[in-house]
Amino acid sequence: MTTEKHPLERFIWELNSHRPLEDADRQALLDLPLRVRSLDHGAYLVREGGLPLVCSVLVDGFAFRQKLTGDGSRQIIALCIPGDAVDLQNMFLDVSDHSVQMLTRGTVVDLNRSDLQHLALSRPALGAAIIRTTLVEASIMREWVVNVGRRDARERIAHVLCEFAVRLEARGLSKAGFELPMTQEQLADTTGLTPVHVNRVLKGLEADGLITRQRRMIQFPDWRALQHAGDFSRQYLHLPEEEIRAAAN
Amino acid sequence: MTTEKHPLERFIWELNSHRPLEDADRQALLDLPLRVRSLDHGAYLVREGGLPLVCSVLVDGFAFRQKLTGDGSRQIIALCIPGDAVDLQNMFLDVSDHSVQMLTRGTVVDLNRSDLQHLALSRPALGAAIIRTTLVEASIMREWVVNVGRRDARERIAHVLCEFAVRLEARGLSKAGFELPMTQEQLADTTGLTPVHVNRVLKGLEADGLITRQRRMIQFPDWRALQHAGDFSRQYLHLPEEEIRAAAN
DNA sequence: CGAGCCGTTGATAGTCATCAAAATGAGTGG
DNA sequence: CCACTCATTTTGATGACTATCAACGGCTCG
Repeated sequence: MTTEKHPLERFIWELNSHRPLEDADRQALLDLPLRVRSLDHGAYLVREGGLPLVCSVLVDGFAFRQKLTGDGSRQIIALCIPGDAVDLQNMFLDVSDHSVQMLTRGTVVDLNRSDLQHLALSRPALGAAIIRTTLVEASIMREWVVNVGRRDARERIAHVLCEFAVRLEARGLSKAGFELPMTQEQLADTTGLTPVHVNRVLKGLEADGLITRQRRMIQFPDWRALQHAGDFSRQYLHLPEEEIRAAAN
Repeated sequence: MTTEKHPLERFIWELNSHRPLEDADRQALLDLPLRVRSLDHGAYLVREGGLPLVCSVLVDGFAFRQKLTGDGSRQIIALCIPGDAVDLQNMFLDVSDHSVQMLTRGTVVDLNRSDLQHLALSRPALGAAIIRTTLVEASIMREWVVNVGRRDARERIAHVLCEFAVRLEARGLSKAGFELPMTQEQLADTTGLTPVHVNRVLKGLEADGLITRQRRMIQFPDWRALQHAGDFSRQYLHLPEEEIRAAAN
C-alpha cells in the first residue's frame, strides 16, 4: 500500500510495462533487502573488470555506460535514466565488461545481485520482464551501432536527442523539452565525435530551428523535423502501446 | 546417446559452456520438435518489423544481423557463426527490430519460439544459460559501438578480424586462419566504412605483414601485432576459462 | 575575485567518401 | 572448352566531413 513512494516504484512500473506482474511478484521485489545511496556526479556504479556484487537501480539522476579504448579515448555506450537497472547487463556474467558512471548527482538503490538472480529464475513473470528489459537495452545498442556507423554528425546528434526525449517522456520525466544532463564533451563521446564538432552541429540545429537551447535546457520547436533530421523511429525502443499513445505528440 | 551428430549439438555445447546443464536440461532441448532447413546465401532468417514465430539455430554457415538507415545504407550489427541462436534477441520481444540474413549458404534448425520460451522460464539452468548467451551478445554489441565510434579504419578492421578469429577458434572452427565469409562490401558495412576504403586498409595490413590473403582465406602471420593493431582484448567475449586455455595461442 | 570547467570560434590538416573505371575471378551456356 | 556475363576487387583522382590545435569568453563556485 505504501508503494507510492517506494524507491523501486519506477523500476517495478517499468518491469510491469514489459510483462504484467502479479502482486506476489511485486511484493517479492519490494521485500528484497536494499540500500539507498546518494551519489555525486562522476561516481562509479560499475567498474570494468570488476565483479559486481550488487545490482543498482537508478532512482534519481542520470548515468552512462562507457568503455575506453587502448589510446584512452572514451565511448559512451548507453544512457541510464531513472527507473533503469544499471546492472542487468552484468547480473548473470561474472566480470563486468564496461563501466557505469553517474552523469549527474542522484540516488540509487542497491539490490543483492544473488537475490535478484534468484527471483529472476524462480518467478517466471519476473524473469520474463527482466529478460525483456535487457533485450530492449540490447536493441538500443544495436541502434547505436547504426548511429555511429552509418549516420553523419548531424543525424547522430539529432538521433540521440530524439531517443533521449522519447525515453524520458515514456517514463513521465519530461514534456516538450528537457535538461540535457551532459556536457558537449560527453555528447561527443556518445556520438563518436569531438566536442568542437558537437558544438558546431548543435549550433546548426539551432540555426535551422530544430532545437532551442538555453544553457543545457533543450526544447524541440519542430519535433517532426528533428526526428527526420535524426532518421529516428521509435520502433527499436519497443515501447508498450499505452506508452506510445501517452507519449505521442 | 546419439547427441554426437544432433544438429543442436554445437548450440547445446555453447549453452553448457555458459552454465552447466543437467542431462534433463539437455534432453528437454533435444526433445523439442524441430525443422532443419538448408538456406542459400542471402536468405532472410528474420525480417525487421516481423513477428518471429520460430527461433533458428545456425548449424552450418554464417549469418549477420543488419539494420538499414532511412537513406538506404546498411549497418551490420553482429555476425552469427555455427552454434549461435539467431533469434534469442527477439525471442521475448514481439516485433523484430532488425533483420538477420545468411552470409553464406548454410543450414539452420528452427525451434518453436514458444517452446524455447517455455523451457527458458521453467528450467532455471537453461534460463540462466540462455540469458548469459544473450548478455554476451550484448557485450559484443557494446564493443562494436566502441569500434565504429572511436577507432580508425585500420583498427576497426583489425578488430573485427581478431574477434571473428577468436570466436571461431573458441568453437573449434578454425586454426590459425580462416575463410572470411564476406565480401569487402559487407566488411565495410560492419565497420561503417566504404568498400573502397576497406580494400585499401586490407592491403595496408597485408603490406605490413599483419595478415596474408589469398582470395578470401585470411591468415595471421603475426597474431600479436594484429591484436595490437585492432586494440583487441578478448575480455568482452566472456569466454569460459577452459576455452581460453584451449584457444590460447 | 580568482580558478576552472565549459562552451564558442577560427584556421588548418587528415581521414575517409565519392566518382569512375579497369582488372580479376567465378559461373554459365553455347 | 571457350566466350560471355556479372560480382567483386583493385586503382586513381578529387573533395567533403570531421579532427586537431589554439585561444578566448562566460558561468559557477569557493
